[in-house]
Amino acid sequence: MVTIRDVAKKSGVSIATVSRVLNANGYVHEDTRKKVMAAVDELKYSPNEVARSLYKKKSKLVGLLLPDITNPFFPQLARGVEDEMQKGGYRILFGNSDENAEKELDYLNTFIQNNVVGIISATNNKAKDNYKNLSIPVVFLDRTSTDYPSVYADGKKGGRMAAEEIVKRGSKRITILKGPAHIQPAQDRFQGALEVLSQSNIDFHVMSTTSFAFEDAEKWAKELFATYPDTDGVLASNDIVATAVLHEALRLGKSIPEELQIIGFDDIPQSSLLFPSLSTIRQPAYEMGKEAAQLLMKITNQEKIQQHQVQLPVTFIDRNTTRKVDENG
Amino acid sequence: MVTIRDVAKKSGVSIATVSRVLNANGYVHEDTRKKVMAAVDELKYSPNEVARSLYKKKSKLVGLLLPDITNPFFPQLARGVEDEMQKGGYRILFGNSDENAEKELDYLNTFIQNNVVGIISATNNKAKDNYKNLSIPVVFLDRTSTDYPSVYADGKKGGRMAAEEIVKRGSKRITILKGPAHIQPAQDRFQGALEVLSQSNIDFHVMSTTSFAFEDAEKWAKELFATYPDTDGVLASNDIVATAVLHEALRLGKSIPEELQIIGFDDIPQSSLLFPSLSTIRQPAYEMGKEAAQLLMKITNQEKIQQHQVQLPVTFIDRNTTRKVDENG
DNA sequence: CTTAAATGTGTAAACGGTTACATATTAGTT
DNA sequence: AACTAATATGTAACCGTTTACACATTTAAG
Repeated sequence: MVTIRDVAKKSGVSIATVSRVLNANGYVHEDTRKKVMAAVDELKYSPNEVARSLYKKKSKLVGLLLPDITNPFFPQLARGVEDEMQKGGYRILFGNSDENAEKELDYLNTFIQNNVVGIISATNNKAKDNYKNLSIPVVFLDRTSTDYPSVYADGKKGGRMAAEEIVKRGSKRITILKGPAHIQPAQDRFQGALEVLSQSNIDFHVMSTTSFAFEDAEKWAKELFATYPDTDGVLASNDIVATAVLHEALRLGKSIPEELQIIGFDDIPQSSLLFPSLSTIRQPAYEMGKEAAQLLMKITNQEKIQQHQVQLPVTFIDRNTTRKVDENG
Repeated sequence: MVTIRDVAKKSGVSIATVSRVLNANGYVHEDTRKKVMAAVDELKYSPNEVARSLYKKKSKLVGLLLPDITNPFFPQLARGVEDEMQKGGYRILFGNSDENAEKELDYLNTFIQNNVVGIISATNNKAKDNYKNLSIPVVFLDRTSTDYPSVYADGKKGGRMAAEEIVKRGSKRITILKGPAHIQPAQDRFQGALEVLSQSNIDFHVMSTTSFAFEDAEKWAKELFATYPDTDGVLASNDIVATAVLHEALRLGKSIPEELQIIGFDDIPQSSLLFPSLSTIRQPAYEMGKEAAQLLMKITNQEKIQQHQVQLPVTFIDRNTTRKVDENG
C-alpha cells in the first residue's frame, strides 16, 4: 500500500504539504503542487479513507437499512439512494433488517462503529428507541415520522384514489386487503380506502394480511375467493398481493376486468408486464430514494431545511385490471 | 463518543488491558475482566471499527458490486451474500456498476480505500484489468473465470436443458433470444441451446438482444413476432425477456402453451406469479450468493480451498408456458 | 528601508484502537 | 530457598491521515 509518506518522499516535501495539495487547503506553491501531483500519479496513490475517517470522525459512508431488498419495491428505493449519494461522493453500507428489531439494532451499531455520516432507514417496527440516542442524522424512508426527517408517499391519498377509481369503474362488492398492522404506510392506504368506501353505499369487506411475502400472497388470494366469492373489486395492499389475487382469479376462470377489477399499490416494475397488466397506485420509489438521500446530505451539510417531512405524490396507473371509464358518462 | 480510554479510566486499568479483555487475548485476571466489562456496560462502550481497521489494515467490510440491483435477479444474490456475510460478522459496502467500467473502477477504489477484506463482483464487462492489481481477494459471482475464484450456475447445461425440453414438448419453429454479447452467462446459455438445436432437425432462428432492461424487453418481443410470426417456441435469454414475450404473445391472442411455448432463464420470483406461470431454467441465486460469500470468507481466513470455481446446478421448472409431456410417449 | 501581512512549508500532536516489549507478581520445580 | 515459567498489567509505538503551530521567506505598505 502506498501512503502519503511515499508521496512525500518521492516529491521531496513533507506529508503535511502533500495533504494540503490533496485537500486543496492551506497555502501551497504551484510548483510543489505539480511535483506532488506528479508523484501521486506515478505512485498511483489514493488516500486511505479509514485514516481520514478516524481523524475527522466522519467517513464518506452512509448506512442504508431496508426491510428486505428481495421485496421488489425496495431495489428502486435503494437505487435512488445510491445514485444520489454517489453524486455526493458517499458510499452505501447496506443491510436488511427483516423488520427484526434485534437485527436492526445490530446494523445501526455497526453503522455507527464505522463512522457513517448518516443513516437512511426504511424499516417499520415499533422499536423507535433504536434511533433515540444516535449521534448522527437519520432519515426515514417510506415511513412517516414527526420526530425525524422522513420521506414518504401520500399513502392515504393513494388509498382514497384507489377506492374512488374502482367505485367509479363500477365495482359493487369490494374487498380491501389490509396490509400488516405494524407497517404504517400500509395502514395509511387502508385508511384512505376505508374513508372513501365508508362514505359510499358500496358493500365491502376487509381482509387482513400479515406479510408482503410472495409465498404468503397466494394464500391470501385463495382465502379471499373462498371467503368472498362474489367480490367484484379488490383493493390490494400492494402489487405483490395484487399479483397473487390476479393469478388466483385467472386460475378460477374469472374474466378481468369484466368480472373482477383489481388495483394494486406501489407500481413495482413487473406490474406492467403482467397479463393483463396491473392497474395500481404508483409510488415514486426511485424519487423517494433520491429525496431521502438529498435530505440526508443537506442535513449533513448543515444546510437550512425548509421541509423535514417530504411527502411525494402518488398517481393512479390505469392499466388493464380496471375497466375503462366513460369520461362522458 | 465513548472511547477505550474512558473505559480504562472508569475501571482503573490501562487501555491495553481493556483491549485485551475486549479481544479475549493475552492474560487478564478474572477480577479485572469483570471490572472492565462492568465499565463497558455502564458506559455502553462499543469499539470504533475505524480505528481498529486502521491499525489492522483490515476491516469487517466486504465490497459487493452488482450490475444493477433493480434487475430482479440480483436482489436474491445480494441477499444470499448478505445473510452469509452477516453470520461471519462482515458488513456489505454496496454498489451498482451498470456494467460501466469507469463506475466499476470507482467503486473498486473506494472499496480498497475503505480497507474491505474482499470483494464480490457480479459485473461482466471486459475490463478485467480493473481487478489485476487488487491486493485483496475477489470472488466473481454469476460470471465464469479461470483466473479468479468464481461462483456461477451451469449456464450451458441450462441452455441445453431448455432446448431439450422445448423440443421434447413439440415446438418445431424455435426462436432463440440471444442475450447481450458481453454477458458471459448469457452466452453460455445460448451456446447450450444452440448445441442441442443444431443437432436436431428443428428449424430455428437466433435473435440478438442487447440488454436485460424491462423497457427494452417489450421491444424485442414485438420485433420477434413481427419478424418470425410462425415461431412456436421461444428460448428467452432470461425471465424478463421471457415475460415480455409472453406479454406480447397474449396481446396478439396466441394461446399459450398450445400455440407457443416459452422457456425463460433465472426463475426470478415473479415468474411463478405470471399467468400463465412461466416455465424456466432456475438458477439458485440465493445459494450462489451464499456460496460466493463462503468462498470469500474461506479465502480471507486462509483456509485450504479445494474448489476455486464453484458451479451450481440448474433445474428446469416446468410451469404453464410449456405443454405437459407424455412421459409414456 | 523597515515592518507587517501574506505565502509556503515542516514538525508534531492528534484520531481510537492493537500489540510488542518491559516489568512485576504469583505459582511451580528442584 | 532459588530459579523458572506462567500470569497480569502498563508504556509506548504504530496504523495513515489532518491540522495546529512554528518558522522562514516573499510581498506589500508606509
